[in-house]
Amino acid sequence: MLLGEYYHSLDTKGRLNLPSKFRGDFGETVIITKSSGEKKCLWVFSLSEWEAFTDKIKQLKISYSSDIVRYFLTGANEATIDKQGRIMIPQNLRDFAGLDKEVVVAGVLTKAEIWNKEKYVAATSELTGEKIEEAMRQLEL
Amino acid sequence: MLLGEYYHSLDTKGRLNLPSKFRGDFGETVIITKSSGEKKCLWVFSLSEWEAFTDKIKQLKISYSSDIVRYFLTGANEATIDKQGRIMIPQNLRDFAGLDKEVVVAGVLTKAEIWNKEKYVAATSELTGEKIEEAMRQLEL
DNA sequence: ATCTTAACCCACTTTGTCCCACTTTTCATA
DNA sequence: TATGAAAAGTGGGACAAAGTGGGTTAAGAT
Repeated sequence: MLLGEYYHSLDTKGRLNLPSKFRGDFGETVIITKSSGEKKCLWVFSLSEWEAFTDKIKQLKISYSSDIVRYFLTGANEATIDKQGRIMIPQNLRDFAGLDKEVVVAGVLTKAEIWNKEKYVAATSELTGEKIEEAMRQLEL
Repeated sequence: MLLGEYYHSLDTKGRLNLPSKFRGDFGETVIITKSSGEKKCLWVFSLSEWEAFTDKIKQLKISYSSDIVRYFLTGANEATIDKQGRIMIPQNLRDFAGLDKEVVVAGVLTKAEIWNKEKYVAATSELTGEKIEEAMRQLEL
């Protein structure tokens, strides 16, 4: 179970240290891919979660499903974790997510997300306390 | 069942002693998360209560529900209780709740709340006797 | 052949974990 | 009610791990 947000830094070689708490969930290899949606970030899957993800995508019953499959597969990249616990993030993916030095690694249960720090802060601050409370009321919590 | 308010202190390493009366309800590990709402504090769940909480969140039927899910998941952090009964509160969560040395740990049935002491005192003193009585009348108690 | 890029290795700083110790409070028993 | 023992709350040192930076070599491209 991937949880929490971690403020890490990309070094000049494009390497990123994954949070130590994620090491158990990821094995030696992970899959990095482009996120869907407006807010562009990177998704990081363990091999088993990646399989579960691609299985789901393949079951899509819409006409442009092959485009969707292509989007995620061509954007995907296998990365091995080095002795320091880091992965290399290819240039094209760094460009996609607009990553520079300061990044946030966020755990979202089955996958991790890698964000440009400014983007992350902006995205999270959009979610006002009011909206959260509205959701909580709906849940009767 | 978590009850009562306890005035404890965060040490220089960011450790907090949980009230001994809560030890039974929490096991060896707890989940700390950001609260919802304007008054920012931290929530502490036992693992079983956390699962019940995430199950409910996933049932949300609002457009920005995935943002809400992400808010609570990325705001969450697993913490193990050390031999002295303390947990480490990560820097980002301490910042969120504005915690410094003096904190209040409050029991709220299924979860505990961790407050900056000044904030806690201010929040509780806002709640006048009149407001409480109005609520009681509504409940027909 | 040369230049760029990725993999590997080593080193440093900061942070977290573990352990022990001290003080205060609580509680049972004399 | 006095008193000793146990538990609760707090502090800090030592060590291990996490996070970061950089140099060197091997592989691939131009």
